[in-house]
Amino acid sequence: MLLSTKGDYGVRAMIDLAKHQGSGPVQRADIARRRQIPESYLDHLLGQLRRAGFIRSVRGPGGGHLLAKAPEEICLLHVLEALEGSLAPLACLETHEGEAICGQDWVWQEIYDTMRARLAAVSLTDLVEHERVHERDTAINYSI
Amino acid sequence: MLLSTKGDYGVRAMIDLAKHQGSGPVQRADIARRRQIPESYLDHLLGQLRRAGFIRSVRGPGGGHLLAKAPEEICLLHVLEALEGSLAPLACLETHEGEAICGQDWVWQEIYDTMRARLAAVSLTDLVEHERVHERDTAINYSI
DNA sequence: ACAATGTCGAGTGAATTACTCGTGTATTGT
DNA sequence: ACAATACACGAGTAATTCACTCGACATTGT
Repeated sequence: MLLSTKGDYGVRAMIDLAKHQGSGPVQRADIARRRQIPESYLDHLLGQLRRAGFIRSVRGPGGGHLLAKAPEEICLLHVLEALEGSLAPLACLETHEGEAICGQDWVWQEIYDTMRARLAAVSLTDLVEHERVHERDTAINYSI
Repeated sequence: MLLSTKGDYGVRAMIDLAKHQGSGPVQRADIARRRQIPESYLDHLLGQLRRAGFIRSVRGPGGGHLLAKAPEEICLLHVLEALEGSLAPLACLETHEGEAICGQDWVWQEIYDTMRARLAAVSLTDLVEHERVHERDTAINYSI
């Protein structure tokens, strides 16, 4: 598995923040409940996201977390790399050790480049919009 | 990391077998030495590859391992999936659990499809040919 | 003051990874 | 028959990573 729960949960949290943008700080407990993330684990992920500059946090009553930039300026690639470290599918693409003997590195380098380009082209806005469409579709299906 | 050493070593071994095709069985110790794989570990990988139908093995003196099919009929996708199990980059693409709440599954499904198509288009013949070209280039550089 | 909230680091149980080792089995040459 | 050569297979294991939990502390609104 390329992505661990960090990348999954972290992006869920970012989508939640993007969706509630403009309504003041969003609390950790609310994100955790809505997105089904263990709250004490989410704590760490929010820390990583803040240190990476994607969110800012407000302490005290009425505090919570906010996007630090516009959602259309935050792409999936950067969020995932902040959470997961490198997304390289094969060790020798990162370390450049054993490249000479690997034999399949050139294929994976190509796939890796394509993947990163695609992830860079998806913004938080796209993710929120996609979720909205999906919710609408599901609602229609239930109402038949 | 999407690929573990299993996928790396296993493909190295398959390339070695493809390169020595037609010269009789290739021994485990020779593959291990040439491709820098711990021999006792390679043992397990050859077992997996044989049970998956990619190679056949001959016991006794002069024994070893052989490709069970023509190298152009063996693609990287099938070899890797035999060694690694699923190559799904995200858990919910495999289990279809938590898909509704994941939010980024659609992007990864697209990337996954693209990736599998590319891996399916690369045969052992391609890998061997690529290695031959790389060796030639390196040799030229050294001879300057 | 005090309650609500975020911040941070230590710790932990379970799973996975990347192996090794020992024993067993098949085949060949003599 | 027998010794040598190879593959076959399962048990075991040390190290690492994963997915968290917990407790102590900092900050802020009322």
